[in-house]
Amino acid sequence: MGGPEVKRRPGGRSARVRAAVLDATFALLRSRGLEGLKIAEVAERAGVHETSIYRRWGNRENLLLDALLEVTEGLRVPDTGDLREDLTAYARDLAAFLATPLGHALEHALAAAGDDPDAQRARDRYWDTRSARSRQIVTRAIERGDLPDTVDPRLVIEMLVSPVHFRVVLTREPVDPDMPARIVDTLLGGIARG
Amino acid sequence: MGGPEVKRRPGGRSARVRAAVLDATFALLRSRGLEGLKIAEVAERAGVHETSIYRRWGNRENLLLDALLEVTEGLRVPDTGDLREDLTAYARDLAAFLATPLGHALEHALAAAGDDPDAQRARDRYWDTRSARSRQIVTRAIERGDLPDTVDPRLVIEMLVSPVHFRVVLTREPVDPDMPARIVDTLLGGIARG
DNA sequence: ACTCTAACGCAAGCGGACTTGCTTTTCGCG
DNA sequence: CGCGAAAAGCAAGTCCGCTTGCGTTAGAGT
Repeated sequence: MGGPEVKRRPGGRSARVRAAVLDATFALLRSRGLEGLKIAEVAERAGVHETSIYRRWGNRENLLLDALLEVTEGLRVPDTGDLREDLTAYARDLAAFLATPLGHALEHALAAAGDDPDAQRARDRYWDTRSARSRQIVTRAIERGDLPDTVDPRLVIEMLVSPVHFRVVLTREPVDPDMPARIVDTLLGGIARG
Repeated sequence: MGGPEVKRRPGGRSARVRAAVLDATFALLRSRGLEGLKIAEVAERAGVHETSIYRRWGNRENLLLDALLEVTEGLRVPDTGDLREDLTAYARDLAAFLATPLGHALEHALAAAGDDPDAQRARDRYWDTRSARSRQIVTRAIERGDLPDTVDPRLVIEMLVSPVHFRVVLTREPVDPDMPARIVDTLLGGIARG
């Protein structure tokens, strides 16, 4: 994303521009909010021409996505050795982030993004760097023998994480603080018995 | 939504206009797709002035939402008396609908919609008419004694439904045909034991 | 049948996302 | 060092969502 893979070919003030634009995007995202952010302002604040932004990112959505995803990169995955604890912590962190204005913005941008290659790349990046690593929580539990190896790590994580996303993007209710724990319990114990 | 509650006050070609616009929106949604749909075209095809649309629906998103939600209204909730069967059928139907262009459009519009009263109303309508009824599947199971009354119907339904939405709006992968059944099994049996 | 007003028709225009054609700058590489 | 190409600067313009300030019309209530 963000233009052709940090092309270091001829003419390379690329990096400088990219950083400046992304910084400006963040700053304006904070002050103006998602809807109030105009790429003309971003360009001015970044000391860059509007056209440069469009040529690199293609459209507003992709820029937003690129900027927002940068936040996600540094997410740490809990690893205490206890499945319930790890899952709960992870879901709680996610819920907390999504409750943030930036979190809302990310969800919004992600859902609104189109189907062009750049957007798809952004989605993959999001999923890969955030949720795929979270899958390790389940994988490790299986390796420890805490979980039967018949469970599908991906399905488990999706069932854990998606209800939180669901409330944020769909019903748009505040996420109940103990929701993560309840989801984990339901997931672990099942509902068929007591 | 869709203007002030079907106001039947003085001057009431309201209904006619509303129907015409919604019809036109559908038609163009099918031919042009979500992105290609321009409200100017809708107005022309509906034999209505653009301003009329904006005054009634406020913006493009709300119109889309209103039109799309109409499709959802007629959803039937399975009631065979068997929980697993009902849940699976429901999830399968949902997945099938979301795989549709119209389904994609709905998700898109729903996620992209703002926070104004109209949009919130649309979200509520969506959730109320579609998912709240689906909660009855769980409620009935509890009443039959098939499920302990300690389970939270809403949470169960969300855990069932949201992974499907999740893939559609977030990772945007095709939904595996047997995914619903696997979700239901996981939900019923839990993952902690075999 | 008359009135009164919300809803529609219409023209004009604004803002901001995106495009295009062209020039100028930067910097990797020979 | 200097050449060649990708990237940035710049100007002008298009398109479409959305707004505004009117005048016009339909139809519910009396």
